[in-house]
Amino acid sequence: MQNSLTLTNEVVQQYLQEGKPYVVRIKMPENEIISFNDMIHHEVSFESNLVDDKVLLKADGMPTYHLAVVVDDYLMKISHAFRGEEWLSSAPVHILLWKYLFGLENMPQWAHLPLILGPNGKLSKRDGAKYGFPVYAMNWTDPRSEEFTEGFKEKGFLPEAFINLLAMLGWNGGTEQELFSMEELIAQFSIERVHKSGAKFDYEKAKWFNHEWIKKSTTEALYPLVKNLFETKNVNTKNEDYFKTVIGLVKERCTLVSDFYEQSVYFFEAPQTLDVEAVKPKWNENKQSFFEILCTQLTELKAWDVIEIENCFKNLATEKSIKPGELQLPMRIMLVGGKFGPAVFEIAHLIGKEETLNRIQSALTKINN
RNA sequence: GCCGCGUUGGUCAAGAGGUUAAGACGCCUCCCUUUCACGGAGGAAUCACGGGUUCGAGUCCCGUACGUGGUACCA
Repeated sequence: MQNSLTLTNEVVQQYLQEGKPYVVRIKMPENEIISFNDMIHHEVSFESNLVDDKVLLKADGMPTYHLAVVVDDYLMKISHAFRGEEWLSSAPVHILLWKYLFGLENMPQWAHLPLILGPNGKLSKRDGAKYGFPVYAMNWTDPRSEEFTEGFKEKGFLPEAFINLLAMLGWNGGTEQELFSMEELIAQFSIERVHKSGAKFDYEKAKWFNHEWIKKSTTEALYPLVKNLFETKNVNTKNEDYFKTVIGLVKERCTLVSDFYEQSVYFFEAPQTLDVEAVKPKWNENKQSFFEILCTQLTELKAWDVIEIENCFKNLATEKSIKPGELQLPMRIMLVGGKFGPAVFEIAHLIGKEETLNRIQSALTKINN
């Protein structure tokens, strides 16, 4: 190896004058134990003989990270340095740099945080797309590979949920509480309870956090997000009050913000497709006639409210000797398109008399085809 | 390979020598609901392995295995 340690002083001076490119390294001491106190790992030690003489200044004169952090932290009077555990191995280099340059007494407190792991080991940002879940907070296109990765935000995660799920990966308050707001985290966080080992990321649990936060969120807070979602889908969302009522009605069924679309489009537009297969097998003339009569009776209904609609429906069912339950599913398919959503009569009430009648009639023709 | 760090159900985890080893996610069963979801009740599943120390070990020590990070004139 050729360096100033193996070359004679004369040769070194000569090379310097010739302008030969060179780097500056840190010279590790021999037979020393470099140990320090990490806030998370506590006492950590390394044998100096096994640590490399890292490059501090590159041949082009630029400092490497090792030199840069130490100088930077000193200049910024950093008291606590938090970084990922991947830096633990190079900590002895930084410790020595502090000792040589600015004094150990000025060195910040170290905390090496546990890593977040993917399903098969370390979570690699480069592999973002293949996991089937986001790895970036927001949409990201790699400038080199031009590979696009959808972010948590765009996927439909609430910022509150994202912060919450991240906080619970590597830290635990020691209580049964799992749902924390930023304020609660700030109040309850303690470095002593940060874990030492990395945690595997579980997308199912991440979605659970989001679901919980959607349920916790007020309609008021959800409104701008959902409104934005519907705007991108070009759906006319009618008036604000109506929209908010809908949000309140379906939010407990939404895991991701994007779920609001399919969970509530039918409040604004008639369903494109109907799950007629759910109805056809048990369809008969009696039911056909029930819905035909229902239409005329609903047309004559004085007040269009939930109770009135329900009474009308049930009375006619009794008259026809059909169990109301057997008719509710078809009714739901007609109004919603599928087997989901809030109470049927609530839906009928909200979308209005005219729309309800239209949907029943158009569904009737589809079922008979 | 070498060095560091770590190891409680599938996953996140509580636990700081003596517990029937919390809780959550997911899964399954049931109740509620003649939809889906919410909610409620219950179930299956665990201390990596081997040695010590101790009256007693998930908890302390050693070894092995495994995982993870580092081992770049990247950060």
